[in-house]
Amino acid sequence: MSTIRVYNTLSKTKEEFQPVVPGKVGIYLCGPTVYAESHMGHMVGPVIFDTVKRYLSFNGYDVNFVVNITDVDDKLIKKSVERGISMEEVAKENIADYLHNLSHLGVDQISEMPKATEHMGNIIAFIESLVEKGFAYESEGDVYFEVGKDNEYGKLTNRSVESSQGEGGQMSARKRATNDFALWKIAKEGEPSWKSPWSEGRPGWHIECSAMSKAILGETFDIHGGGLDLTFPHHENEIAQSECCHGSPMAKYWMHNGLLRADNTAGKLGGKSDRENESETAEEAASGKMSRSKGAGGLAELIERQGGENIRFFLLRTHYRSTILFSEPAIEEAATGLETFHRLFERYERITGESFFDIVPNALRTDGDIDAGDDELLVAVKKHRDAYLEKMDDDFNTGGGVSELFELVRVVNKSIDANKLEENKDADLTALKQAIATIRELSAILGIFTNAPESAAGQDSQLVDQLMQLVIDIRANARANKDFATSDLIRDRLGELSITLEDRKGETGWRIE
RNA sequence: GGCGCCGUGGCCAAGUGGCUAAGGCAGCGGAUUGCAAAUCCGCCAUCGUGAGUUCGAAUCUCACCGGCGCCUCCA
Repeated sequence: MSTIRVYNTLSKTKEEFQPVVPGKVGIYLCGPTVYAESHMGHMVGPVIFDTVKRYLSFNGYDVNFVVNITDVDDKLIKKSVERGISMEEVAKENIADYLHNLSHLGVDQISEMPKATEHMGNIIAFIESLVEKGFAYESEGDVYFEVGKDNEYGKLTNRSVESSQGEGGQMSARKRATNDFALWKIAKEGEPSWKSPWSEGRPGWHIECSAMSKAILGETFDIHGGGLDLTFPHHENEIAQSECCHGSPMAKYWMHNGLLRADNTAGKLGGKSDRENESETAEEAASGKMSRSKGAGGLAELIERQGGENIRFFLLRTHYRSTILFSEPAIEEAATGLETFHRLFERYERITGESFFDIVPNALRTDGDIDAGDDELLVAVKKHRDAYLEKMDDDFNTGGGVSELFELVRVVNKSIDANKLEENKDADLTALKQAIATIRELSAILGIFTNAPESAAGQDSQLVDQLMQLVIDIRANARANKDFATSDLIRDRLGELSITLEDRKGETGWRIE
């Protein structure tokens, strides 16, 4: 098994990946608080860790990938009051939206999505244990974690107990110190609540992750992920709760993805800076409606417009720890590059009669080893496959991997040209097939090209096919008669309809841009 | 104020001590084509600035300039 290296926020270095239990990996990713529609920023973590899981699975690990849903929280309550519907209704709607968006971005590796409201027993038991051990105290129905009792507090984000201010100086009289944080909050009149030893109330924000990760992945699991903005206070507090409770590390590796920034605007998507814009309400800013007011539309519409695969590729083109400047022109640019792949896949199908999308990707790294011999194409394919894997081994460098994928396309096209595979019907296609299978294998790790694209002609595709054949036949006739004025007119007019013709040996192909 | 990140060709973006600084988009030249499209070949950067460490730095150190994040809910 090759060595995978992971950047650990805890140590601020890349470390060799060694799971707690050999062969098995537990990943916990902080998911959304579902008080509003998801925005682009909510998709980054899932896409990245979905890819991480794919790669670890490819390397032979059995991966359990958990993404939690926070479905009880102040903002959900506020929203339910505003809309006059229950908190569950609010959550249900936004979970549906979230799942819809994830599936369109090809995120299908999540093993389990626990909800806070479904783990109330575990949450309460966790808090009880912290109170018993003296790390938490009850105060007028609330329960707080006492930060001063944890002498390791601050180790993730490198800050001292003194410097962690807590709730912006607005210290509740119920707390002993400003940086103590709530594990349990007593309910006000009419708020949703659960019975507990302290009060009818609800959990604080951080505790659900400690309780649920323990319940599903155990006291110490392998990878804890989330956006960079969650390091403090959320992850710092999770560590405090879990490690004080268990006396052992919560997670071996803490991985944080970089944040998205909306292009030409201050601040990140849905973030503080946007909310400071007075032309938008706070809820709009936080929900992704923010971007709608800037003319970009909601996330579901954005995905519809740009294509989930294009967006996924756009995100994976850059290293996961980098900040990404997000804009539609940038996605479109990435999508242009992706077309090169689709053209090769079509070319492959014309030559072999087989669809790229019917190839079953290798499940394991060892399955795809190439015995290149002295085959020029396979030697090149092997070289770029090795380079791809080497880059992915190094902290999941998907951007570097993408470049090798482009190289593979180049060497395959070159080989097809050189060996005239499109003209020569008796050519040996063994190497070509293996090369394409390698592209299938490596792109599947990134979760792209998983399904054949829908026909650009949509539902009328059969009729369009027939009409196009008609036009192409007429044009072929004109060309045969050297009537290039007519043939060029046809091509130009089709061009105006965004249809491009490609004259190949003996036939003419077309596609809709 | 505290903690931290970033600055690579026109744009996006890998690389973080040593072969000719990946790849994509755009552009230019060539092969191919009736002309195109597609494909292939070639061209296009010395790595924010300055100093230092080193046989050797885009990669390490320091200073400066510029951009950004967290410290309050946030993927």
